[in-house]
Amino acid sequence: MTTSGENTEIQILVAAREVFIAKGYESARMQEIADRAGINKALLHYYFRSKENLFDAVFSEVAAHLFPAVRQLLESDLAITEKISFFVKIYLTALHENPYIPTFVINTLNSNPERFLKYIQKSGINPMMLQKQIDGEAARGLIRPIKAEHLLVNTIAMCVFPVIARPIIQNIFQMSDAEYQAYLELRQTEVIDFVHKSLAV
Amino acid sequence: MTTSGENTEIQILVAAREVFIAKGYESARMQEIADRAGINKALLHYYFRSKENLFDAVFSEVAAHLFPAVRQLLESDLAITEKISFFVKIYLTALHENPYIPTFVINTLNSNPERFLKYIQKSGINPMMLQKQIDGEAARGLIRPIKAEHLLVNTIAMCVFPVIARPIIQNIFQMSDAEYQAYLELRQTEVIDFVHKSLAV
DNA sequence: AAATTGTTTAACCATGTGGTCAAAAGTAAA
DNA sequence: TTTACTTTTGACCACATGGTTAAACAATTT
Repeated sequence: MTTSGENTEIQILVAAREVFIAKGYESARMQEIADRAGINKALLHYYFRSKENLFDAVFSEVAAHLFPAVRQLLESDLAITEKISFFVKIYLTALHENPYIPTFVINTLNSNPERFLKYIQKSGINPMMLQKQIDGEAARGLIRPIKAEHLLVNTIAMCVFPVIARPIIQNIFQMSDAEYQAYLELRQTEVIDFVHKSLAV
Repeated sequence: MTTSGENTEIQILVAAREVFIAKGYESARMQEIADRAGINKALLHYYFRSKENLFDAVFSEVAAHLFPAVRQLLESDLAITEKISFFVKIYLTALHENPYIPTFVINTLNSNPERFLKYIQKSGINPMMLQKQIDGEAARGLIRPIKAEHLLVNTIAMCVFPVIARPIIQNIFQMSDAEYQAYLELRQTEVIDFVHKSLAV
């Protein structure tokens, strides 16, 4: 077995991830992926039989990096407020490094929900424990009572939205690129603050 | 001048809006739009010279309905907390009736930012006044100090995100369609509460 | 009624796309 | 070297798509 095989397969996956994330499934072109991988288009079909297949391979990789952090955090034994802090920091940092993923996910989610949901299933994320913890801390008067499905959604929303709506925000608030970067970094403490204050009894 | 002309033009716009919003620009097919409008495909090009043109026409309509509410609200003389309440109610109701618009906007935003931004420019939304009001109320001890670009983004994020991430949320929290509808309605008071609590001094 | 103008259609075209195939090039074992 | 196998390529195909065109149809004007 030659090593060149594994090599080109990786090259293809890297190129495919770039193109799929930047353009979405429909607008991504097999030719462009081949070009970027420095190979012939037919070779794409040799390694991954179809565009659909190639996309799935790419998506698996992305999904594999997406959920573990969330799950690990939810299962840790930190206090709710601390979980929020950690979560926001981890999430915003990850988004800062991969700003195209949310749009990519949303697109996939719309054009083919099953494709995404099967990875959620596999991730084993389960909010029951979180709700229990919230109820416990609320009973002890540490935070106000709240449903997990609101707290979690609110927190993730505030992290993700600025990334997907970047052009709008930059435009309305007249931010330069540098200012927008600063804004994103400020949001870390800002979001944490916002949630903590909202949870106070 | 016959009335049939205006009629078909409207029929085309209606059909085009449905298809574009449901599928996005790339995946939308001129043939499908023609079919849904009950006309020949060539007629699309007779009224709107190209797909690009047709899309712009559709987008103008959507954008025209999107911003006035926001602007009107920001310019009203309600207290911040009341603006928030109104805004969330208006926004969530609008989203409930047009759940496909956010994804549509995000897609457009990604593939062709200028197309969207020019409508924002025209809308004349200006957050300066909002910031002034916030500063004023904060100085009087009515709310805590906060930057408008965080308060506004946070609020919109919490409204929009549940709509675009619906499949994920429904899946993780194991909600039926009916339960999800109930969840969305609950969010109205929930989001308002969340923001108000976070703004308390 | 004839002519003019606006509306609608069926058939067609050019192009780009995902995908295929047979043959070449490279590699390892006999 | 020969053989068998894998990897890579260029040329090609079928098909869908946005767009065009010439002709038919409808309505309005003269």
